[in-house]
Amino acid sequence: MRRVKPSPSRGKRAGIGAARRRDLIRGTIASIARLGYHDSTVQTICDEAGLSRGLIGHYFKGKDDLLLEAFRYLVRQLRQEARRATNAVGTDPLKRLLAVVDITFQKPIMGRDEAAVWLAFWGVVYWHPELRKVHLKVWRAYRRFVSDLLESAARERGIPLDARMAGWAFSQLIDGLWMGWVMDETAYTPEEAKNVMREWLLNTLGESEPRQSSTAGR
Amino acid sequence: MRRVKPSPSRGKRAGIGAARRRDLIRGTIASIARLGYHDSTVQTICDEAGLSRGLIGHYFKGKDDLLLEAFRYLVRQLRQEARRATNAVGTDPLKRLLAVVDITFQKPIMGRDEAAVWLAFWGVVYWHPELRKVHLKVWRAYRRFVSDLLESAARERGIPLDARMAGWAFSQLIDGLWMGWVMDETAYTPEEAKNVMREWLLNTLGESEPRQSSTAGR
Amino acid sequence: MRRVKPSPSRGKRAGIGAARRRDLIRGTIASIARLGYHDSTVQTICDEAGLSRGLIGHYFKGKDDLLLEAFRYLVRQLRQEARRATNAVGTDPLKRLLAVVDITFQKPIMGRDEAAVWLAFWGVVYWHPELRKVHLKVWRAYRRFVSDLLESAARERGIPLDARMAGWAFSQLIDGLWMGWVMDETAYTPEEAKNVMREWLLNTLGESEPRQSSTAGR
Amino acid sequence: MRRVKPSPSRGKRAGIGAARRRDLIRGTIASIARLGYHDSTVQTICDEAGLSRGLIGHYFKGKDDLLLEAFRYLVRQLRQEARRATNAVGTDPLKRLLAVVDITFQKPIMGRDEAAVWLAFWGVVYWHPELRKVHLKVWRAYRRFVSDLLESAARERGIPLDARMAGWAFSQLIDGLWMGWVMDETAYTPEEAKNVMREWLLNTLGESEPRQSSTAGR
DNA sequence: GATGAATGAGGTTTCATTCAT
DNA sequence: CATGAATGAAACCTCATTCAT
Repeated sequence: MRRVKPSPSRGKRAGIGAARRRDLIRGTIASIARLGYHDSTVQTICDEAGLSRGLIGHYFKGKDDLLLEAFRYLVRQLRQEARRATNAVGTDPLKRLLAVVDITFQKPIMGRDEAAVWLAFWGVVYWHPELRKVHLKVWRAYRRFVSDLLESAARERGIPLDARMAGWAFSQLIDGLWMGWVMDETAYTPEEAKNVMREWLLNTLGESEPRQSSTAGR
Repeated sequence: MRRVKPSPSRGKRAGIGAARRRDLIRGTIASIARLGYHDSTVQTICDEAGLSRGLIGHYFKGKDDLLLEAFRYLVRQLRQEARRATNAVGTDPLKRLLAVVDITFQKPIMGRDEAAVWLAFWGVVYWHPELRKVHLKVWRAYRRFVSDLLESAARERGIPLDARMAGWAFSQLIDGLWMGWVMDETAYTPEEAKNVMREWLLNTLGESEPRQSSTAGR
Repeated sequence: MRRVKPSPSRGKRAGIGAARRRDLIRGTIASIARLGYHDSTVQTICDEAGLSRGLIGHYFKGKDDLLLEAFRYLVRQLRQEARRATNAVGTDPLKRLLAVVDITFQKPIMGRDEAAVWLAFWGVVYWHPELRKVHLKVWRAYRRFVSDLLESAARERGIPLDARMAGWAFSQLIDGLWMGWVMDETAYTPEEAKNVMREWLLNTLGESEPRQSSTAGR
Repeated sequence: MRRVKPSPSRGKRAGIGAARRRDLIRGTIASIARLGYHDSTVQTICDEAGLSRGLIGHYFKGKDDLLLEAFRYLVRQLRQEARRATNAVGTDPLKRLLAVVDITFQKPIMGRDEAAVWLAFWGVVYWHPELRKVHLKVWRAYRRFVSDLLESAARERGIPLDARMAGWAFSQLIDGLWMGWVMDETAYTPEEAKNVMREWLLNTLGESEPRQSSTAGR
């Protein structure tokens, strides 16, 4: 059955093409999750995707291009997830920050395997200009987003706050907790990591009284 | 001129072995710093070390063994550095924690290149049982060390503190800040990262009044 | 023009694999024939096969596997040749033994080059468990086959014969003559070797009168 | 203590040199016995000899030269052994032939390991001009020696005999039996091999009556 | 004379890519 | 479009040889 969209045949083609591209990208992520960045080959990627080895050349410029696209895919997914979660809780800055915390320590971001894939890419970013560019763009936006929310929340409460500094603390604490858990899942649970973040947030925003763990205030 | 030492030639010989091993290990780190984990080959490593390709087999089981030993070398160096810095400031827990902060954001740990090498290894640890073992051992000891100091500091001040939780926060905040800086040195300076840590420490230990940056308390 | 066969392409494909395996096996034998076991490299083998170096990995586990398969190929070929030749002369034991003699000292078994390849493998068998296993299996069957024929022939003629001992003599005399000729083709001709065998057979089976060479009986 | 021979210092040197050369040659044979021709390296050879790796260059042109000398050593040893054994039994041709049989299937020729070394060399002879030259020289002399004895023995007994043919049969039967035992020591014992040879000799020289096994004559 | 550290050529193998089918 | 056969570059490693000590 033909689609009603313009350029139907091309649309169909593009659709198949997009599907294959997505299969390969997901295969890439699955392969890295299983074997690591270093030991993922075109073969292991195509195996995971259930496709033949030669197909990669039809949809990507080569392996490097595919890896880059896979990273872009992860980034896009993360951003969508974050946007959806923050939008769902309304406009209150604190609630939005807590939503960020929640999705960070929840699947699918916090599926151990997929999380490890992020770490694998981070181990390469420093030397890989294209990956680096993608990473920097997203992470800078992310820190600005967090800073803005923290500033709003502080202003609402009449609390003086160095938003830049607080933004660094929030973003790097959350990244650090996330990374620490990926590298040693026995150190603390995702739930405990969330509590650390909530604690920090409430503490920073002067709502330290109703603490929820034993870390009593003052 | 004869040496007086017993069996000088043997002593010299034995020293050569250790020296070459160290040369190769440093070559490995230099190569990873320059090219990354993925693109470091036996050739690039030996080039950095100024030695010939075949020599690797004399001192290590192979490339994998060399990489593992290089990681062990980094870990050993870090531990020594940390020990020296903390011992230098005496026994006061807070001072020791501040010393940890200081050395973390200072050379040589925070030489951009060497720091990136750490990140490169972390991108592999998840899939590499031997590296993983080394990493886990050190990082668990590190978190325990931090927890103990925080607990002592809190007890001294009569502050109730969940030392486990606070330990996670401290260790992962410092790691997160460190990592964030490696991946984007324009986001904040090492000095600013130090301030974030100091802020967190003073805040957590109830000494928030004499804040040193603009982040005024309450 | 379409083929009528089911899934022609698959049939073709499957055939290609077997053909390339055979090419590589023949290349191996040709390379050993030309350069010896020691100096046959993946390069020389693939050169002989007219294929590129990397192809070996598609069809065999590696060089060792290819060498083993090449030996198996030789063994299989020898057995087929022997079976065909012995079956062609009917069931008379003596005729069958003479047929074995004939094919042993005839092409293709006795092509100087291919024969040398056998010797090359024999120089390795002692230390190579897998080659050894193949060799032992075939040679034990061969000696039993010869013993059985000798026993039958002796029984038909009413001659008492230690078939085991006679089997050893026959098999090792034929092997020894064959090997001696490979190592020095000027010592005697294949035809002369055949005569030695025929002489031994007739002598052993009591038909020494009508001797065909000058080695007169008694 | 100095030797009385002329050129004492040179003699001493030469003596040490000769000893080292012999050590290396024996190490070569031991290494081939243990690992085979293919897997014997300068390292394994010097390990067996209990000497350092670099020493090989002092006494031989290189590894190839050492291998050649090791083969010459084996050949020389075999010849000495054979000469001694045949001379010990006097001048009777049959006795001398029986002596050859005896020493062939006895240590040290028939030590399984040393025997395998012979086979290893034979696996190379075809492609190695220098080894080949040595081999041909010895084996041709050996066949002539056997032929001459067989001819004498036959003449003494008044038996017409094609000595060339008989020589081939004798030499190749003995080689074949010897090789067969090296490659499969379970097929028959050295003693049984000797019996096969004795049987052949007595049979060929018309003294078949007093047969010692069940292989009745005629 | 003896050692073993160092070299670099060359072997096997893996792998991204191309291309005929 | 899809396949996987084929290629050849490049990686790791081994090893014979050289040479300073």
